[in-house]
Amino acid sequence: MELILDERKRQILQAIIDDYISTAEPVGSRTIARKYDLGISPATVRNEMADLELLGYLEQPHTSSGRIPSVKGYRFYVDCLLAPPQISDRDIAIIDNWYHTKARRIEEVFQETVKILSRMTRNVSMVLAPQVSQQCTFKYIQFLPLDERRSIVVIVTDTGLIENKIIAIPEGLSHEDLGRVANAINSHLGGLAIDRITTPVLKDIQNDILPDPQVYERAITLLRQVLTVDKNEKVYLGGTTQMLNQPEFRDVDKIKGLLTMLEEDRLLCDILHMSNSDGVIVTIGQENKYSGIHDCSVVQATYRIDGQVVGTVAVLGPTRMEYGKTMSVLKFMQRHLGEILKQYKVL
Amino acid sequence: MELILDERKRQILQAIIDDYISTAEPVGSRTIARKYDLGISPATVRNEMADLELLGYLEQPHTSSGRIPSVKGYRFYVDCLLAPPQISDRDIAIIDNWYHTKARRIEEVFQETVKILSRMTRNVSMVLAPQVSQQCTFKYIQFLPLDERRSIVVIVTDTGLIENKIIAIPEGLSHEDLGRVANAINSHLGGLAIDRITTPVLKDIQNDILPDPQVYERAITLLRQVLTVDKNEKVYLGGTTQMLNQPEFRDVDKIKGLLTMLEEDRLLCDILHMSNSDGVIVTIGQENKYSGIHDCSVVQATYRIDGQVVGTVAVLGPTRMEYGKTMSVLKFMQRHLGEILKQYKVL
DNA sequence: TGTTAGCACTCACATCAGTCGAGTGCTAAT
DNA sequence: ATTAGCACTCGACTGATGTGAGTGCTAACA
Repeated sequence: MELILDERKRQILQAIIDDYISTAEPVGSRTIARKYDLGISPATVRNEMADLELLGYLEQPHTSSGRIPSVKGYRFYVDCLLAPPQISDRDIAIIDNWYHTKARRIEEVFQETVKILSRMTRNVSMVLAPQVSQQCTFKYIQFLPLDERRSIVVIVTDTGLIENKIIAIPEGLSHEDLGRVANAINSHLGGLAIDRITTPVLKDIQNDILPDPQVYERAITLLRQVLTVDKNEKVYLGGTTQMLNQPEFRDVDKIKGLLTMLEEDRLLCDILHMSNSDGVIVTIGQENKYSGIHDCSVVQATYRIDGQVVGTVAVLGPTRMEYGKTMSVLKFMQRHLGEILKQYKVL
Repeated sequence: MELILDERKRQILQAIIDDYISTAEPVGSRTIARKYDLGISPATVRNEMADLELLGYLEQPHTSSGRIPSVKGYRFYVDCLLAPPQISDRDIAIIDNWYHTKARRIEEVFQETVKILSRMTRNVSMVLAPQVSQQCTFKYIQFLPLDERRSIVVIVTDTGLIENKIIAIPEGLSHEDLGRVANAINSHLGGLAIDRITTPVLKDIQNDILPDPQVYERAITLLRQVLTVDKNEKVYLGGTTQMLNQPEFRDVDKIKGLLTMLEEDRLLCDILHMSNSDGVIVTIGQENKYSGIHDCSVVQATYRIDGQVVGTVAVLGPTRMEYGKTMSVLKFMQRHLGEILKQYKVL
């Protein structure tokens, strides 16, 4: 890769991409020479453009049309031309202001976050929420009586993320039995990281505490059921209507394809793979794994609670997106969300 | 209103609407005479059509184009021409099959329901879930300790619908204090219908049980906060992508308008007003309160738990929708959902 | 008197040629 | 090395034309 484009080529490339991002129209040499005063004539720009196209940074939709950036062009733009993402104080103020709607429940925080992200970036946004099975620790399990035959299992972790589920009480167990089971489990598992609760550990409890195998067996099945059910990742999605404003989605079939895709949580989770890096990751156009978003880019960043990566915030938009703005917002959000969530964790 | 259309006019009107519903194209006299063998010639049909248009049942997009039903036409179709909605055994089997994914948690039931509704009707569907404040009765409140400064309030009702919320423990209250508050509240409110928990009742507790006004004041604030916060109705929405398949939504701006509207929960709640009737209510085109859905129809039915209306199931689609099918599915669902939810209520 | 065949008429829609203009590549002059 | 000039390309727009589905009306018919 000849990343050593001379200064003028860089300037022209940047100007072209900037212009294309804001207008969504192929950019001509005249526009560049006029709008961005680089002190050169359209003809010169044309020559440079021809070079840039030859090098693969630009494309021409049809002969005698302006140029648009190629994936390689965007890549170079994002990696080399863009100033390091820096969010403005004004944006921070806006975000803070939006967050000020009361968000006591943890899901509300995520819901609010996707809303803010899409409003700021005018694109679709996603947040992968921390899974229970992540780093948080088990605090206790409790059975709340509901009636003779049913009970509510509540699992409380140190992040305050509680999971509850109505269960039918197995034949032959009383509420008191459940209480004893809970005690046994709690004394053994209290303070343990959720993902350490494995079959051998559970076996331990069986041997130690509860001699009655029948009661135990059933209780553990319940616990496991609750834990495994809650393992599926939760993705929050927002701002899908934003995308209808983008000229690249004037086509109903395109919209349909994308919306249908976004309905599949499994796919979204897969897109939002958590890297361990702290940076903002940009995946442009065909770099994406799924062909459904080959004309989209994904900008994502992981966020941490107490140094541990627990989830991802991301924005999805057309390849022609405001990378600078998006990256800066996400960079801010990764820190901000982590801080907010920390309040939900034990201090 | 001259509802006394003669038999042939009825047949023709029905044929036209049926045809328009399935093709989305203005219907011509030739089509009617050919496809639906009423034993009359196109010319006769034309005469009848002219009459029907004069009476307001049909419209003509432009001279020399086929006819399309007017709102009045649809109204007559729904009220007088349609056979009473009857779901087929095959559809019941399909629905049953779809429901068989495990749905232990109550929200999953609703989520599943909107999915099924939109798949069956190929339209957007909505379910207004029972509010806590509906007819169900308060069972108990409980404070689960989270850490020194925070606690989880859990409110359990007889429908098993529990609400939980993390709260900061007010300065000066211990977990034991909270426990006592809970006991006091429970002994007073246990078994009471949620909507009977009013300010005077809460005052009662204050006077009777808790002489310490400071502790009480704070605790009640919490309770009220939880109760009022949970008062906002919960609407489940599904199948928005379905609408992209409808030819009337080939236009991106229309889609945008509708999708934006559907994002507003408040509006949806308002659309799904709960009548007390047991029937299926159809609101056609401009009969709708909101101009955003003036070219849509809403078909809705309330569902009951133990005889009490608790929520609404609804389908939203273009005025040109399969009313018969939609109504039959909803009619089935109103009963079915009630039954499913009954399992979540005390027996 | 109700029904129907025939016919002129309407109008959306598709097609096609012509024009326009933004933009290019190339060449020659600076 | 840069730029002015020029011929060329090609998408987008415009207006004319043809087509066909459909109508309304009138006159003939059972």
